[in-house]
Amino acid sequence: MVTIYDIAKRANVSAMTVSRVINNSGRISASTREKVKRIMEELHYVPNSTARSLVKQETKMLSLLITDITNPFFTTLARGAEDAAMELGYKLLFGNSDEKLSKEREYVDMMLSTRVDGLLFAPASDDSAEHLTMLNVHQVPFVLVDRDVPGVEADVVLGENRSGAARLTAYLLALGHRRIALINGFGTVSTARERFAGYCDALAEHGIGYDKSLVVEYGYNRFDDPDKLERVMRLPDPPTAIFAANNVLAVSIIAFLRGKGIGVPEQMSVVCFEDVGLASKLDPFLTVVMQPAYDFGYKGVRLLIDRIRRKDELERQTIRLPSEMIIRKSAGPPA
Amino acid sequence: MVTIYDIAKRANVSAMTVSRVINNSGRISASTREKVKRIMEELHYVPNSTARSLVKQETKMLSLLITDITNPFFTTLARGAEDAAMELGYKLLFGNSDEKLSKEREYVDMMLSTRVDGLLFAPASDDSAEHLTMLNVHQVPFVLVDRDVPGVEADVVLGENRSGAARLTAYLLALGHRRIALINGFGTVSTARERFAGYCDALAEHGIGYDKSLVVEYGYNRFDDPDKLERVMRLPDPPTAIFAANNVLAVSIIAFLRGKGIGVPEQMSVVCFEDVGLASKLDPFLTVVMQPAYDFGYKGVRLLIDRIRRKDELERQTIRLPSEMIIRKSAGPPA
DNA sequence: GTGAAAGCGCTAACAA
DNA sequence: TTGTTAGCGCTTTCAC
Repeated sequence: MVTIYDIAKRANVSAMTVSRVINNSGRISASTREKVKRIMEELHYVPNSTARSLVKQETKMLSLLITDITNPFFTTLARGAEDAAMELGYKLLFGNSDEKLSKEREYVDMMLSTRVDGLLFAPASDDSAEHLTMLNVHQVPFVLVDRDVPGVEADVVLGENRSGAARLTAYLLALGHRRIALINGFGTVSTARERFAGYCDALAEHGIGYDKSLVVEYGYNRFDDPDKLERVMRLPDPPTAIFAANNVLAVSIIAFLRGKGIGVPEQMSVVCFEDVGLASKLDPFLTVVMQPAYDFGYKGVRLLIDRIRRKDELERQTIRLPSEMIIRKSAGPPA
Repeated sequence: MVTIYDIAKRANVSAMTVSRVINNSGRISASTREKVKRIMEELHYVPNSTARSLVKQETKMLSLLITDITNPFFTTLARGAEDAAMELGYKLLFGNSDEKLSKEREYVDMMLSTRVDGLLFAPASDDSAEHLTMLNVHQVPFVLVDRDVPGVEADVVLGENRSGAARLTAYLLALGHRRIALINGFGTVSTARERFAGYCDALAEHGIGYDKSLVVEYGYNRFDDPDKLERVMRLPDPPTAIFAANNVLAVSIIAFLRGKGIGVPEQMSVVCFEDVGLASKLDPFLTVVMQPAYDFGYKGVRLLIDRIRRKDELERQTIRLPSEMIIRKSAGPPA
């Protein structure tokens, strides 16, 4: 590997002079600058950021920790994060927790050791608090994205979960549904709680009591036990509509219904929170509340970098990103 | 930040002893090991990989460069790459070139400077050769994935593009189609060339000459000029079927056809190379050739790490991953 | 089983 | 405008 010293020797100057040329800092005579630059090119010199990081105590790396890299929401979020990071001269180290605390923990340790300058963090659940505490102990700035964690003081970028869920539910109610199942994420995830609250809001608005037997919980990334849903469907007074708390669950549920020969929306209406990427372009079928996924990432990283630069002088921020309801064809009047 | 020296001082040992405990190397008495470990925990010590990288001349970081992070194929590939990397103790630095050479170049420079130990690289086009040469100059190992680059000697993990495209085309021919449009990627991308060759193979097999006017090219990630397709549709002897060279194009094409009121498959049959992620689960509609995306990433990273470890002693490898044809509903007999 | 010294490639701080 | 010195946090090498 070519080092600063190789350049320095060839150019007959000190290492500092070369360093100054590389960083455009300090006053350098045009002639030495030219000479050094020429030699740098000749030797294909590439600065060693490892060494620079060590002395500058910053890596210009950020970490993006998401819970499901195959979910189009997070993928688009990542795209936004990438753009913001690149614009501001940062690299992005990815991590994908699969909604698992243990994998999340591994990633946090990794990032700590890598000395990333900050993290954009979509926590797996409230129990992520433990990992976030670790970050605080080490004074590594982070911004929570998509999900909040009670008891953790931090900048957050969130969606309008409660009102969005209420709109979706109200829409089903307006169509005439009275028995609406909620297939939710786990109650230990803030978005699931908020979506549940919105669901209840809308029901209450219509004077309908909340029926516990209509609500079941799954991991956001896998519909692993169809029996839970099956039991809801076999209730004496079964649902005529399903509100899926996220896109992955919605898709699995529809596949499941299809497998049982249940037509959507003819025999069962389905709506969901978050759009489904390519699928909605291929076939605009699912009625959804769509979130500005790109902005989650873009604004999250901007906020993170702001935090890194201004440390404590910056007041704690909460950004709420608006969502949009898109009415398509997966919900109709009750059968 | 807590350093090895802080631990050493508190434990009344040398920095080397601490280092040895951390790395489980050398002989250490049980008692010192215990003492050092205890203090490490107390102080929440986390090794500084930046410093370690500097001396060891390795970062335990790999880079994954893909061309479209919102494409489910690459997303699933990334998932595989992540698993393989994590299993073998490496971190993954992501880059997304958007099929753009300039962005790719920026990433290559970044990765060079970051001193990643190797790259899994999905090149934007044949012109990526220039960037790959850069990697060779700096002796950074890389593995090409999904796409080959002529003139570049490297390990590669590729799909069965030619035979897969031939199968898809043969399927349309068997349905009775004789005028089949190919909406391809740019000819500067190896997969586009191979898929084109497969398309021609199948036509030739049926004694049908290749008609240049039925073939148009787009970037794999965007259907940016519908007029090009429109012109094909308005041919005196128009196509009755469309073969889309990738998933993103297929989805856009179908949306476009729908916009024109053209029913698929009633008025126009459509097939495509690569599956469409969630979309195919939501609605098993598109007839496709599906590639084992996860394996592309998983095997690519394994191969890369093999290459890193064994450098020149390892012979150059080419892995061809099988694809599978999935017949669904988007293609039928000619209208 | 443990330690001292040197150095990885770079830059901050101070000199000249 | 340029150079010298020291040190970032760790591991390699050699010594005991």
